[in-house]
Amino acid sequence: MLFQIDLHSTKPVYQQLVDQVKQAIATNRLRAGDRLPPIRDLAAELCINRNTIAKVYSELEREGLLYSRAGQGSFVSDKGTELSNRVRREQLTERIDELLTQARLFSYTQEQIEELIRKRLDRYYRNTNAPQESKE
Amino acid sequence: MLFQIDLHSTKPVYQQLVDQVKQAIATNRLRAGDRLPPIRDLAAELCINRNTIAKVYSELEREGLLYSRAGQGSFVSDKGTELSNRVRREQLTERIDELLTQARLFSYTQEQIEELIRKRLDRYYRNTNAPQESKE
DNA sequence: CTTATTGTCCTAGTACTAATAGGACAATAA
DNA sequence: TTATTGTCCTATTAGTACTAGGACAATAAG
Repeated sequence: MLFQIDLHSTKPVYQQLVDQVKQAIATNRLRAGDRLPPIRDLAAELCINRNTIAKVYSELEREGLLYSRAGQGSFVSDKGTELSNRVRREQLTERIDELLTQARLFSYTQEQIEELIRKRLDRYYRNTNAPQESKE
Repeated sequence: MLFQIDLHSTKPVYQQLVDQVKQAIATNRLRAGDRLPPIRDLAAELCINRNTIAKVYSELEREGLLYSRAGQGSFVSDKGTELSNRVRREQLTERIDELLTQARLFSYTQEQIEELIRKRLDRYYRNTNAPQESKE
């Protein structure tokens, strides 16, 4: 299946899985109506407790990305994929503005912050899809 | 004093304070040789346990931003302000990297995130330069 | 209807971290 | 000496992450 966890990470297992499902939806590997693995199956596959998977699905349901039905399973909601473009852009815009605010607080000139951003961009996209495991 | 905490935050109290001291150093509100409040005094002022403050100072000492002497107090190290440029840059770099990670999670291409950043930069600095229509 | 599947709810327990609480101590300053 | 200060120590509380498994209702398949 698509999911894997790192038991040594400081990030909680359920959070790792929530992020992975979100990423799968963001990259269209999971689409509206797609069914996710049954809680017990995925738990067995990842060798973790079924309650941890239940927490993952219920968190995603709380955020509106999934819906779950007893006896049927858990599915990617229409909402999840429809709303995503606008929400994504808003979230990124907010992050950028916070960054620029802090740069100004630090008396960075426009040229300085542009230079730093350019540097990180170059570094980030040097190897296209390599997993950047920077810090933990 | 300069510090305040939010007991309802998910971020631990000691982490909030570590961040605030770093911010104060980065913005030169705290400079080399400046003395920080005694552990017991600051704890009383913030109504938290003195061990929590001790943890804050020892963490900052571990990072080289402070030095502590029994009977004297805790002080911003020379290194601390020498490093302030570096600290600022590190904080900005961290923000940029988080931004790029999220953009990638959202399946933004390098060109898309560059475009969004450029837009916010122009808006933020009311750019009077003639924008190069390189890749839009 | 019967049976298996599935998500949900529930209690109980373990492990870890954040934080509290306060005693004891050594270095320092007055 | 006496008070201040950071440090070290143990004990305790509270919350979160996770495990473990029982019980249940909705659903689907026979």
